[in-house]
Amino acid sequence: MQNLSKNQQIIFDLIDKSAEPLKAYAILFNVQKKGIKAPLQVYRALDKLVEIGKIHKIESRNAFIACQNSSCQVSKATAFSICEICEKVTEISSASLSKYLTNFKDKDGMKYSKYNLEFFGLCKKCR
Amino acid sequence: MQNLSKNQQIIFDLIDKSAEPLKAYAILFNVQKKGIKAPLQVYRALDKLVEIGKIHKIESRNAFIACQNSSCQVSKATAFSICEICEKVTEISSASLSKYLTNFKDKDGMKYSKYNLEFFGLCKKCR
DNA sequence: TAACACTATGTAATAATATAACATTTATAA
DNA sequence: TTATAAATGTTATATTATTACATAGTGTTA
Ligand SMILES: [Zn+2]
Ligand SMILES: [Zn+2]
Ligand SMILES: [Zn+2]
Ligand SMILES: [Zn+2]
Repeated sequence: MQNLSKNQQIIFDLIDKSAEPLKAYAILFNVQKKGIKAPLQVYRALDKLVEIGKIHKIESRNAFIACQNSSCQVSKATAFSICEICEKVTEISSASLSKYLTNFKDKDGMKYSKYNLEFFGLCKKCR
Repeated sequence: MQNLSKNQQIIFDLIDKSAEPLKAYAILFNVQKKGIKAPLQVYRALDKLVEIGKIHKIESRNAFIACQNSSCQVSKATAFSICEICEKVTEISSASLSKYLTNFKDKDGMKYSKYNLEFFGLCKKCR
């Protein structure tokens, strides 16, 4: 497990300590005081962090969240629950779910190398 | 099952006859000859078509595809396979998969009202 | 019919998200 | 050292999506 570069570390730290998923331009705004001035610097760090599984992208929200599993070396099998009211996002770590999806074969018998699953509903607090 | 409005029908027809998912501005370009001139007209029709399950949004691609199930009255339980080379997208209709996911409960016993699953890999042709 | 609610449309402006292109620097390793 | 890959800096631009406001159609019912 390689070390993060300067920009990667700054951006990871911000996402990691955030209670909710962060959007790229919210990140940019927050790290400008640390010398990261342009969108591309943010997107490059995000790309790398996603690639190595330290963060995941919530596709339906265009937002990024730190991995809550400490086991995602790569972002290749991800599942989240998303509250449609408060937008709280939780990474689901269910062995049976990941087993089911990793082994899933379509009707042609094809298996996939990667998946992303997003569940939507109301969180405990919002029901 | 209500009829589609004029703009909705134009845009649905285009997506439905397309071999691949279409992006909003590609749709806009294609329907300008039919009098739909502004992004908002496209997005409004897309929103409605998604709502009634005639099309689905492929979140990881920001693109729209016609429902291939003829059974999705609403876009609330969707699964797709996406080829990472040719970008071919297929809607998966597996009874066991949808049963598994619809009934999935997280560790708090919570069930969700909606999900979207995207599998990634290589299609037959690209392997 | 008239009044109402609801859905859809038209248009302009702008916001939000993401990438291209190019130059330079830093880290890693043969 | 020399080469290679990874990361950075900067400007400009492309792509995706929404706000705001005005207007028109559709169906219901008083
Ligand atoms: Zn994770
Ligand atoms: Zn909530
Ligand atoms: Zn469908
Ligand atoms: Zn393919």
